Amino acid sequence: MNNPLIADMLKHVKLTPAEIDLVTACWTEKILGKGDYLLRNGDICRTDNFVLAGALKAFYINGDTGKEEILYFAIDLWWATDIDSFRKQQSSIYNIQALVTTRLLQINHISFEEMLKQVPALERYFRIILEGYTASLQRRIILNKVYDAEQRYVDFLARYPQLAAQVPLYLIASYLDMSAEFLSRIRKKQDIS
Amino acid sequence: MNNPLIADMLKHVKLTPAEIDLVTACWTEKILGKGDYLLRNGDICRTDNFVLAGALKAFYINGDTGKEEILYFAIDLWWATDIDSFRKQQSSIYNIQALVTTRLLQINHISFEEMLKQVPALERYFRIILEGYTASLQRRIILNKVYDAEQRYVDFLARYPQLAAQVPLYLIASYLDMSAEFLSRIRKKQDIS
DNA sequence: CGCGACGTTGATTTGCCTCAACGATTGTGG
DNA sequence: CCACAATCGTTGAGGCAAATCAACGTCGCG
Repeated sequence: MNNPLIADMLKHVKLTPAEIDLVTACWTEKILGKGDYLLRNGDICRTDNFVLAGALKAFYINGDTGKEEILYFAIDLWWATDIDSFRKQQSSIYNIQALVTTRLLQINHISFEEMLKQVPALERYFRIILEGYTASLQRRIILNKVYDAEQRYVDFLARYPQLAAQVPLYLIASYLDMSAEFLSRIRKKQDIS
Repeated sequence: MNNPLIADMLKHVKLTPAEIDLVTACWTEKILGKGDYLLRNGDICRTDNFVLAGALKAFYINGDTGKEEILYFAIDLWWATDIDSFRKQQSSIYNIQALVTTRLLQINHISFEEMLKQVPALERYFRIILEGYTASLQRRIILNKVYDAEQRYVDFLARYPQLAAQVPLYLIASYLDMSAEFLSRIRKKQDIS
């Protein structure tokens, strides 16, 4: 077993060898070059995507300023899908783009539904994944209320050191709801102490 | 069939009459008076809660200022549970309190797991519910980046008119990440135009 | 080498907060 | 049934965290 997605599923649900084969066959590998788009706003998110290796950014384009607002990053062993667009097969308001060369596993919407029908245990798997993600989104909303810019940055460094290491600062700033300039000043201040 | 929870489940999954009976039996009704707590921070969220009628607020207490920061509201036919505390049966950082007299359906954690084992279709139901909630949390994060305070309030009024009608303004202000005073000024300004 | 992507720095501005005080309602106990 | 206290919303004055704008280094890469 060298499929990281199956490994992740097995952390949360039991699958028979036959089910593992069936699930494995549903997914296909794809490689994105740096700068390639996985999803553009206005398009339908046609696949559910699991990152094997690399880094992606999901962002919203601010209609007034034209600037990117980072919704999330996705690196190894995490998901990068516009859930709402994928589930309804409606056009998306987000963009997903590769920050570096990135390997993915993909499944299209029809296969996804069929896979869930064949292997109902995966309903449980995705429920559990979503529970964890929901909790992290709620925490992010609260931290944005309670913490100031510096505290958010410190918390980010502690919580996501791998992300901090491979994502440019101006994108981290956007994720953390502050300007790149202000993040720079925070970092300068911390140098001294 | 006069159980709103079962009705909601049937919108998303099929259940046999036997399953409906089984599920129905798992939940018990509870009534909270105005001001009663469903959950206090530090306690474990022992039940999953579905609101039949009434209104609740979920909030975080800011350690520095001592003020409540609204995480969400829950009114008729919506959920009010600290997902993270419930799933791990660990202590919660949030509080949930009744704004008015509120009727709930509740299920404890052991029964919840047992119910899912007996009726696997509910794994799908909760997955679908969480997908929708995840999408709304992501949208909330993006709107907080892109919209200014007035735009957030206008959007809130359009999106949740029922909430706007029954929740005091100072709590709406907290939910929308602005001070009660500033929301008051926004409303005054809108009177004129 | 030259260009684009990224980070930094300074000067200035601003959206929103904080604090404090004051109506307007509501409900509640004497 | 009224007095009085909460609770909620509003208003004014002053202040600050962070944004914006502009300019300038610096590094990696075609």
